[in-house]
Amino acid sequence: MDKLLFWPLDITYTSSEDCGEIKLWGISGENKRIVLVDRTFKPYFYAVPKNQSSLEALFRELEKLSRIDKKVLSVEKTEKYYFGKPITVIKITLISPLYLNEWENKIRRHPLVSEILESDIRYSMRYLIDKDIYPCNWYLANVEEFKGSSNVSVDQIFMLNSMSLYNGGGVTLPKLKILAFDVQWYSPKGSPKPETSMVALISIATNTGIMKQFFLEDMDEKEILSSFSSFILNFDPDIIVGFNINKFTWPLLLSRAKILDENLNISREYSSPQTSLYGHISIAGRANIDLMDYAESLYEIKIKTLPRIAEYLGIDLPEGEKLITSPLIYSYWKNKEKRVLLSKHSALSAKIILEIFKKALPFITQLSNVTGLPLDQVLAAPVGFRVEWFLIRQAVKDNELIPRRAERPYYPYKGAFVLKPRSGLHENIAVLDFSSMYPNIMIKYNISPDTYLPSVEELSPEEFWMAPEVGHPFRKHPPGFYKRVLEKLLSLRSEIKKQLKNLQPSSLEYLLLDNRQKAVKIIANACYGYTGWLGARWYVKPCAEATAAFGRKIIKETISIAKAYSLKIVYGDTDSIFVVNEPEKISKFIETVEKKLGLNIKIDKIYTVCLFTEAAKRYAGLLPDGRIDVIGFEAVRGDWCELAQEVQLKVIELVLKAKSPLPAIKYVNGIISNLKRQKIPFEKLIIWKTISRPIDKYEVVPPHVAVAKSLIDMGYAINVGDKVGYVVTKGDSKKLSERAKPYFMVNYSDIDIDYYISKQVIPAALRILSIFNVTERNFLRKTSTLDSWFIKRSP
DNA sequence: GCAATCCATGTACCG
DNA sequence: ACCGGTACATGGATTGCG
Repeated sequence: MDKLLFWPLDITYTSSEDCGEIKLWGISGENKRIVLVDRTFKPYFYAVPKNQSSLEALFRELEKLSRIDKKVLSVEKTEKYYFGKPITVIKITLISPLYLNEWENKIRRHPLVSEILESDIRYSMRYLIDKDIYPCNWYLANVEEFKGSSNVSVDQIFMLNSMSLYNGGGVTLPKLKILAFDVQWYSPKGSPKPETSMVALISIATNTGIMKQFFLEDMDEKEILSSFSSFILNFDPDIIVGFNINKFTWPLLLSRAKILDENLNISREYSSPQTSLYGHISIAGRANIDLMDYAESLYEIKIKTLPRIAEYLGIDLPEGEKLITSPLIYSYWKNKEKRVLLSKHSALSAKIILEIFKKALPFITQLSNVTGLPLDQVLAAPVGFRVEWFLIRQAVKDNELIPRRAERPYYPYKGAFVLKPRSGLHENIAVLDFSSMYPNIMIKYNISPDTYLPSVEELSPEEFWMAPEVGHPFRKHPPGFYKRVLEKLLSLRSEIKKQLKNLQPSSLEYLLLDNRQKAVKIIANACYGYTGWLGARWYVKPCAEATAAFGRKIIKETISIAKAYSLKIVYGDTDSIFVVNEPEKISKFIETVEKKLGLNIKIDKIYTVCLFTEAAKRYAGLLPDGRIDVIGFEAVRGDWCELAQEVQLKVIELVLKAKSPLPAIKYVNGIISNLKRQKIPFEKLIIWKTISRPIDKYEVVPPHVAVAKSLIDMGYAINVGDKVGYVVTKGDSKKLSERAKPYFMVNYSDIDIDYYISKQVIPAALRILSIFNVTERNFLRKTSTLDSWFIKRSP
């Protein structure tokens, strides 16, 4: 038997009649690509008896039933907890995953069975969980060399006996082989479609410095695909990364390959990419990662394009090189000159994808490791599922049964408390907030599905906490499931933060741990939302309702305490309070709050100047270091044109610094005059809005939907979640919807400048300046006939 | 009869 | 496919005035 270091990258399984076969794909301590095979793991599920008195009868029946069926390995009684209550259930273990469905169906409707549990945990995840294996960690594996042949593309195959966490190397990553790729299509009309479009070009960039292009000019389409496949098999990447590949490139490429009778057998088992969980595409033995899923987490980037993401992450494009963002790119192949642009664009895209991925890798590996979700799934999985997999791991460690997902009706409940702001300019404002308010409320009041008491008749008031307003009681002892999970998450985070203090900020270990800390924070902060999510396995509405109710009580009491110290309160939202900065009062206030409420509150930041309008959730502030925070206003909303955002940002800056509206008014008038003279770049006039549902599900036709419809008519695919960019043109119609046009089909001369003056620039500026009683009359009026006469004659 | 106001719809933000 | 609270644009329906 050998021992070796192993870093799990991917897990797959196959089933045969007598066993399931797990393949753990990964990298060895000697940087070899290896696969560890385990055929000894048996799938199982639990049958919950209707009541504990029917347990024996059910057990005998199932045992009898199983004795005549070789597919069942064992039927046994086992002690578990279900929502915190001890329960004896029957564990049915099968010899292969092939028979799970059959056996579940066989006994699901048995009169003595109340429900079947954990048959909905996939065999591969079951394996990782039961063996306590987390992806992206080093393990010490006890293995035996596999003797025999197997059609897999790895350096070595082993049979796995056991493995345990290896703590010797600190937090490190293996040397991964990464392949970034970009595909360009030729589509004469609209978006590419598998039947009528062609693969014009595939570009590849690897982290070993290889650049490669397969171009329709040099070979036919079939050859492009086969060259691409061969390249992948030869280079043998651990990670394949692209941009928008899960929903676009891979499905299109696979359909096109089928039409051309070509295969894309690029996995480490020589199989084709497969649609898998959470809409991601899986490639056996490798991690296929879509940077679009990563970009979802970068909420500051409103329009998720490669150049914007690159810019945000501080990745410089080579001098003079640019990425094309126009949808007309699909027709470029037809034009000889544009072909050159297309080729350059594609090569650059592949390089940029690789660079973005290198920056994202520490976070992705840590999120994968913290949640336990495989590297290729973790970004594709919605936040609720990431939280849930963390919970599932904890449940299994605690011997808790995993509930099933259920269909439930939606009833809203009351959420957080928001204080009306004092409008106007304020100087020297301290922003105080509770650290991790909701997680700490859940910990303090032991709010959890298993501590919730539907009835408290037999208990004395000392034995439970009672949520205010909503009246939901929760047992004080023992610690509930959420409390255990959240304490673990919070202590994990503070431990990591402690470690970070002793590390060089420039070191790789610091980078990894810092990203680990961020991953833990994301999970902890999503736990409250998870409790109120209808899709949650551990959904118990009173938990969410009670947590929000405690939150309201706490922030209201905090406001009272602030008043008692005669602090001037400017604003507050959920877990924060904005007060005039009087340090002595504030330190006493903090002391009292922490003593009375038992939660930590701290000064988060100081604004030397800040401004509020009448509206909640919108403010701007100047920080001592000169940076400016803008919260909620149009300037940070992706559905206003860039010009309006830019104007508002500048207005905010001028107002905060001059504490007067005058320079801002002058500035805005300058912009309006530039706009009239057509001096504003066209791109700054595009308005982007998201298509949030299938087009035929809209009850009215807002501008962006009208534009989406016309794009669809032109052959463009518009999917839910896509952003549509339009500009407003002059026209006879009063309706905006009829004057909004796809941005790439409009000439500057057709732009309705008045719309941009009166519906974009002026409202964005006035939102801020109205606190000084500035009105529309303080700005230049709209264009007159004279203006347009002038424009026609100016060069 | 017409302007002012109300209201439903839709999007994107805050914490 | 984490929650509720909130602001605001748009455009058609309703109201209020006389």
